[in-house]
Amino acid sequence: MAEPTGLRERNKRERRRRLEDVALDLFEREGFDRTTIEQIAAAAGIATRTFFSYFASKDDLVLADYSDRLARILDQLERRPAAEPSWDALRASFAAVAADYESEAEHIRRRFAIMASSPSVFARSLQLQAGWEQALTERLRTRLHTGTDDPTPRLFAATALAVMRASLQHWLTTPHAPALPELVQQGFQRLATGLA
Amino acid sequence: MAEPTGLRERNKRERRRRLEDVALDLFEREGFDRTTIEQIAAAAGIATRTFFSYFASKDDLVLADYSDRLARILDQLERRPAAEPSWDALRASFAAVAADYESEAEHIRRRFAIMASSPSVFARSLQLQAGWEQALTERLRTRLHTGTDDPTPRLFAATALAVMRASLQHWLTTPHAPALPELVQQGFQRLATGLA
DNA sequence: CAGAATACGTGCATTCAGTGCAAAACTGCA
DNA sequence: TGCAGTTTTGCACTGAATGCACGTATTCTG
Repeated sequence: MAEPTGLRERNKRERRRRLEDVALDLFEREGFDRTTIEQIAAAAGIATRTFFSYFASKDDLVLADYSDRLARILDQLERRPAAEPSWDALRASFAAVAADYESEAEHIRRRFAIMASSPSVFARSLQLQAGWEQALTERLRTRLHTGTDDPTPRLFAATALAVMRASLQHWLTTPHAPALPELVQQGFQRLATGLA
Repeated sequence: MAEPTGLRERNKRERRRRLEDVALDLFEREGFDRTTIEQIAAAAGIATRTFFSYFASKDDLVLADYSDRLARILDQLERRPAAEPSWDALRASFAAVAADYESEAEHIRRRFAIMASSPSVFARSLQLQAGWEQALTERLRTRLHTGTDDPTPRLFAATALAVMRASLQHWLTTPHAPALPELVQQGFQRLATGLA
């Protein structure tokens, strides 16, 4: 559990990474739609069929590390004091995660470019985010000690993610944009104080 | 332009509607995934190939009337006084649209059930909503007289849609939930005043 | 109302994603 | 070295979606 252990694990990890590298390269050169899984597999030196034991779909390959992000958000939220107002806790958590994004800017930009050019990948990313919303909602529900009849947890989760998404979009598409954590903070602030 | 005119148009409309009816029925009875386009076409009395001249995909069939909703939102927004604060205008617009939803409850519930059971339809709906977000953002930008360097329009558009989505979700999944327009109003209010 | 122009439905072939299954290859360990 | 468990791989198959060409129904023009 601590060390990567055997050669088997190591190989698997390596292949997975290579698949990702090779595929991203092909996507950028040929376009996502014009790249077939057969080509990717061939370029990575594995059988076509094997591709699917590493990634469930072509879309998922692009978004391979997406699930980590949810974990980071929940993790940050866990560290906030229980007495802190939820909205403040969310703001702090998302700002912290935004800092992560900032430090991986190149990685993010690469995927974002593919997403922007490929509707199915984009749709898939939204779907994953909806999963985050659900998880966040549940977490907030326990935090607020409310039942499913209280709309607040979902409202907060949905809104917080909307702020994050809007900030990210702005940050990625606007030249000379402020740093992402700042955008996120401002976004949360904006909603919490005055709306014009 | 005023009247439906020719027989051609009439037939097309009728076929489209029949496809929708027949398909929804099949989806509910057999499940979305287990229903093939071939079956739908056969049940509607057309050739398989012809299906695709009516709907671009199986997903789109379920969400056929989705684009109207964006039009309604923008339309409502258009009617708000230009001097009104944007957030208030959004709240009023979405509340009005929520009333539409309320009156079509059965229609909505039917599609929602399919969405909930079929990831691809759900993903598609999110994708369409992202399109709304873009349109709303642009509309708000002109309303606020700002350029693309101001994150506000996108922030407001994304947040407003999040409130709408969260309210809808709550309304559809919670027994004895308040009316949708009320939920929406409260959601907007909640964000504009105090966040706990 | 006849015949030309056009739009629409349809069949066919094809590409490609994704899945199930069973055999073969490989790894880790005794 | 040989055994047990896992992974890779090939093969066959389903089903969505697209391109193309042909025939038929509709609309327009005179």
